[in-house]
Amino acid sequence: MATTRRVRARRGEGVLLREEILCAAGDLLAETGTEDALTVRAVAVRAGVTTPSVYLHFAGKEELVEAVCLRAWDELGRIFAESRGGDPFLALGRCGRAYARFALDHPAQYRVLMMRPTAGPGVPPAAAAAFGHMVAAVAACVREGVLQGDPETLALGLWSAVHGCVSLLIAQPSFPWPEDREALIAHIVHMAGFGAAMQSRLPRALPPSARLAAELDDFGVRLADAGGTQSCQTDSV
Amino acid sequence: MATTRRVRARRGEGVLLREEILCAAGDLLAETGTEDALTVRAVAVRAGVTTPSVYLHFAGKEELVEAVCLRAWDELGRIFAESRGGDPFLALGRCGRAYARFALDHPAQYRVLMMRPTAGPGVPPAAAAAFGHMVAAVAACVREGVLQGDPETLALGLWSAVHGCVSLLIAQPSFPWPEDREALIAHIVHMAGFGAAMQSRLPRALPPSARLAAELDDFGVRLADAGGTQSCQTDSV
DNA sequence: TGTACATCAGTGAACGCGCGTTCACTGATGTAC
DNA sequence: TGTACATCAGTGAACGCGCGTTCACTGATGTAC
Repeated sequence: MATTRRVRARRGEGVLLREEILCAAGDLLAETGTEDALTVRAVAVRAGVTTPSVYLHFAGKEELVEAVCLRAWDELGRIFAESRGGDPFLALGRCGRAYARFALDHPAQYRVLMMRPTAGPGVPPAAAAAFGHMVAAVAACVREGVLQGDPETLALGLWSAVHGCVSLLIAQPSFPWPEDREALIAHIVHMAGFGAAMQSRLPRALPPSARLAAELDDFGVRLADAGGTQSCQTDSV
Repeated sequence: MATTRRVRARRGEGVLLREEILCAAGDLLAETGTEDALTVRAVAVRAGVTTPSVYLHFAGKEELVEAVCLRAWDELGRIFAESRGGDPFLALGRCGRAYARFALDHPAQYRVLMMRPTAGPGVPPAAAAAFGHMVAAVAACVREGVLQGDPETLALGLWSAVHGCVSLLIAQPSFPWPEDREALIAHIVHMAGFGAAMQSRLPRALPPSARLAAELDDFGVRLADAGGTQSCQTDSV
């Protein structure tokens, strides 16, 4: 609520305001929790500056919003990059959980980023970079053999699952969600990871369900026997 | 674009306009493809009536939007109800695909329904009913043994996966989506269904990935052998 | 059967609001001479 | 060293727009007597 007036930048340092405006926009989103609060006027006030000053650094509101998105994409890209390393399937799981944490920690930013109707036809470079990290993490799993298929399509599927969960949590908080969000996210990531691993290996036709259930149970037991000794840090997929 | 003036309803039949206004709202969403087009004025024009007439049937804009949502929830509930019957795991797959089809056929309605920031704390009854159908379909799978765990949590997971995919398709059309949407949806539904079936059967710790991959391959082969003769209509999960 | 009247289904015009955006201006500050 | 000047970093006031909403009104129509 910094309604205090900003001290004018020194000559030659006018660009500083651009950064401060972007910070103000981020703060506004974080505090109000809604993208409706992101008006040119409100951002200006928040930055301690008058409305026209925003136009010194952004051609219009759309450009401001896109700059806000670009920051969020960069942050996501960084999160993906940091999640890599070690066993690729575990890394994929870390990636998904870190993504979900970002979304739930910054719900309004996430809304602006992912739920706003997109304008142009092209993918912004920062978004493409973030997605690239995701595809790379999937491709590592494909190389290891744990996943099979086109990395891009697989990545989109995994992304969909985690995005679906967090976007529903954000937009429909009144749904009967289980209390432990962390566990729910882990559940979804687990589901998506194993679903992706399984689907290309299964025959097209699968029921009757009772028989399939028996097969799955048998498989679970076998895997538990086989994997009983291979502890792997504290991480699950 | 029915800018033609509506003929006044006969005495005692004023309620008819309510229905026509809701239809007009639906048409507007379908034609413009964006919720921004859903203004009281535009809806009135579309219904062939002046703006204040809307207030004869709705206390305000919010009430109008909620009525629009209620219709969509009813439609979704109907879709879920129609997808049931037969093998429960197959039914679950039909359910997911039908849901996705609805969302992609009515993107703007879907936006309003699922991506709008919700106002009140409670779940609208029509939404609860729709979700109830979903939970029932999952519960049938749990009874059959093919899924394990809490039906509500499982249903939320499956819903998340499909919602994530369609909402990304709607909001981020510029992502590198594969051309065949139908196949993509099938892929996601497949992934979610098998992920849900697997996760409760697997030990917590799973990598190294290469070994897990070998186990999964082996399982796929065994299931293919076992299931080779049990054809099941044209449906996949 | 005729007529006054209450009621119903809407209309026309206007309200205030917040928004994005523009325009002419201001005052500090570095720089050329 | 002093000073005129160009430039930079903003300001103050206003513009037009579309929105949700309100208010007093109108004209058709069923009904009571």
